[in-house]
Amino acid sequence: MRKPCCDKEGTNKGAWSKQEDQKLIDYIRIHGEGCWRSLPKAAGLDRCGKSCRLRWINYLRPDIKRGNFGQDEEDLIIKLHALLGNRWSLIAGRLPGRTDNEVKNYWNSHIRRKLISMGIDPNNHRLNQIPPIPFSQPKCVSPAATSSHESMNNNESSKPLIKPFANTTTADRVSDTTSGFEDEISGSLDLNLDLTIAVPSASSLTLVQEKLQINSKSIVTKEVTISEQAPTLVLFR
DNA sequence: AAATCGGCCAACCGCCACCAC
DNA sequence: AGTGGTGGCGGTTGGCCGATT
Repeated sequence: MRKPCCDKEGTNKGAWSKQEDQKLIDYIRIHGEGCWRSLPKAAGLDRCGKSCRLRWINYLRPDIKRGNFGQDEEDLIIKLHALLGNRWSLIAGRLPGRTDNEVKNYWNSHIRRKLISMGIDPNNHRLNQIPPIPFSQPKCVSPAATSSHESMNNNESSKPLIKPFANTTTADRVSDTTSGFEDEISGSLDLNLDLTIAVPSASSLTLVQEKLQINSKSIVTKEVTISEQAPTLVLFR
């Protein structure tokens, strides 16, 4: 049987009080982010270490940028999600001052719905094939159908525009079928992503080219070729 | 004015990777 | 090589609040 991450007996749960916040801030200000497990006791908090870490990272850290996401941030999230899937921490890492939790929430509450209303399956960033409901979204050349987000299962012929890592279960989180490519992403500290999608020309092929500059050293180029009459989608500038 | 609904978001839960021993 | 502890991550939940009926 799995041991709980910490002794939950006698620890507070739920919303943090101002006093608790202040204790955590004061402690980290003095001692820095050390061992989360021992931090609560040392800081005089009746909280699980994980809870402290989460509170600090998602809310109390001084460099957190709060408030609405800008259009550029939204665009970037969409780009990165197409490339990385639900790797919220990686995506958040490219958005200064944003946390993975914030990005995840924003995706689920805003972007996801927006893409769906544009007829784009948020799981694989493909257009659905039902006629569009007009939506004023300048990033999309050809707005398309509205369909439920379950559409990821509804069309076998619909190959992903970009092989996403989204829609993965916890179990296959580690075993995505994208060779070592993804590992290079995760392992990189200074990852410079430059994603371009070439709009199909006369041919019915869509070329997706991803360039990854890792630590300013190696460049990995990955090309994905998608065929057939997949509707043209330009999500990215 | 009250009840209901739906969206947002902070926080929790469980799993996994990594590291030290 | 195996094991246990810890941190980190993504999915999910639940409470709050504004909008709608």
